[in-house]
Amino acid sequence: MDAGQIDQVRRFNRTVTERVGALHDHFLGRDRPIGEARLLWEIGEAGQEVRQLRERLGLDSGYISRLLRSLTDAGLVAVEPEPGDRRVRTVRLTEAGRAERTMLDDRSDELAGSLLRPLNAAQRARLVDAMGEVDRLLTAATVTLAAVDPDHADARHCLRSYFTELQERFEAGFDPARSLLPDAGELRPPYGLFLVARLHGEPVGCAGLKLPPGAPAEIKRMWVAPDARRLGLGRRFLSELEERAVRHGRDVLRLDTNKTLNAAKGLYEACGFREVPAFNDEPYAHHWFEKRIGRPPA
Amino acid sequence: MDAGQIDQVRRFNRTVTERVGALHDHFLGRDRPIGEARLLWEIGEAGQEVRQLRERLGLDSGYISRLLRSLTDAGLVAVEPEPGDRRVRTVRLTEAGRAERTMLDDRSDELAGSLLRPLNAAQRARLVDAMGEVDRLLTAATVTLAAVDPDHADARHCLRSYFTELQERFEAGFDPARSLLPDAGELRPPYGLFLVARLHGEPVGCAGLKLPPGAPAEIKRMWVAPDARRLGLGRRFLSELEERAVRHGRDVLRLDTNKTLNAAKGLYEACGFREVPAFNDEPYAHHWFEKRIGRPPA
DNA sequence: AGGATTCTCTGACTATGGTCAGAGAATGGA
DNA sequence: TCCATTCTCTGACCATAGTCAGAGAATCCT
Repeated sequence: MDAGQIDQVRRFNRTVTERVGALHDHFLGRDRPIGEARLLWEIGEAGQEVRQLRERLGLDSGYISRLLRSLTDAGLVAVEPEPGDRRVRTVRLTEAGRAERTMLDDRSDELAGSLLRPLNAAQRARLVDAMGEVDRLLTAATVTLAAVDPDHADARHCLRSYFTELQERFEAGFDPARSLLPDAGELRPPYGLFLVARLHGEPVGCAGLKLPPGAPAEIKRMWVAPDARRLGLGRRFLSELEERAVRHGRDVLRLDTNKTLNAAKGLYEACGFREVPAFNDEPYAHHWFEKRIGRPPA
Repeated sequence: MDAGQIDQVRRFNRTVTERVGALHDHFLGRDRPIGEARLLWEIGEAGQEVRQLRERLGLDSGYISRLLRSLTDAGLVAVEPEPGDRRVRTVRLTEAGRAERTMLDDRSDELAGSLLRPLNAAQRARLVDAMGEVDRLLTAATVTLAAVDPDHADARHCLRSYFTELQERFEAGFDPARSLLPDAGELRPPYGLFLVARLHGEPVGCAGLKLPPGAPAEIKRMWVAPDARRLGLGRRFLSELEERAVRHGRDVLRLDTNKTLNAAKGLYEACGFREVPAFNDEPYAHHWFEKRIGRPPA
């Protein structure tokens, strides 16, 4: 890694922990310990199970119990046993808690404003752009890819979202029954595999790879959650799948796509795929792509 | 302020405090309380007076005293009375302290590396660029301008640096005696004023304004420290001085500049100055500029 | 039914970060 | 010379954040 880059990152870290980090705690914890403030924030409008909170914030169960007690005593939250499983307890914000949370929200706005205020309009615009870029790339760096069974809860979640989205975007809607859908067996070893991308533990994308014996590998059901777009995740899926296809001895990688997914088309081309005649009769496909893989192009 | 901007800043704050802030403390304070680590870091190679440290870190004198004691006991620093004023004490790193600080330095590199590592080369380059931009603009937002007497220590520091730099950059060197230098009286009320820019309390730039009775206002001795360039500070000086000249009833603002300072020339033009014939016979000037101020151009 | 497991809570404890009110030494100013 | 000021240190506090080892209740599994 380039020393100049490291240096720039270090300067960034320093500036940002001084200007943002310090202020952040200061604003957030103005009249309440910041542990409590963070917890209050994390509970959210909808309420949460205690164990989820513990997981998410990475806190000791004794500690969180005490924090909740203190918030309960202050009348900000109510803790009740979950009807289904009475060992589990759920936390909800009370009216007062909601008000308090709104105040935290306002403070967060205030902090953001205080960073922008000293700048002129042009500088503000540039700062906000650059922050967006940093935000996106740091987030991109925390996304993990993992191979899972297509029946895994996270996989199913992604597939459901994928189908819903196709339905909305295709002019004539999308009926899974009419499409050449691989059944789950085709996307699990040894006939294929299925990748899920996760961000902070939540599934945010998927991609399947068919590895039919003695035939080209084929990418199916690649999807990225709207929130996780612009993170280079599509590109990452493609290169990960390509690598795995090579590892399984394939030298051609194929995929088909619908014309309404034009961003995808650009991606495939940028990643070295070229358009080829239809190699299947998927009714929903308008474009077919292929890439020779496994050794540098001659 | 634009709500979309506020939102982006908030997302940035969140991502960055999670990814950078948390890791930062984790890396820094691995085997030493982070208060001590920060102090050790801030002492620096050269040593510091205790009161400076207190000022800089904003800590209670009792607290810092205890921290220093603990570092002394660990053999990392030595505290001695300042020979000149034996109430003041200075801290230096011992050999072991220097080693410890080097380790902190390495960790900081490690942290920076851990942010870049998951990204590909193109993403890294973009992240580093964006971080540079954020860093610059956040820093720019913390610079303050203040009017001071030209004899103030900070003002003199800036002027010394300014002259040194001219000497280096002008082809034929720079001899203050030959130049049409305003004497200090011309840059203090009521005949003028002198601004100093400060970053974290350190002077990083200056600019003088002559306000000769019944004549156009004139900018003199504008300088920005090399470390503080690219922060839009020149532009800020110009608009601050313009505003003050208007407040003093002037409707024309003038300045002269040397041809080797070409960045400056571009700045003046971008700020609405236009080149005019020489209005003085400053031997070191090659270009003269003027701007009508105080009301929108007709 | 009964033991293992899961989930939360309690009590006891620790370290860190920090504040506050002087005390004591050195210095500066009248 | 003496009083006020500056600077550091000490002792006595305090709150927050967190850990650890059970205990008790509910549930799951066989």
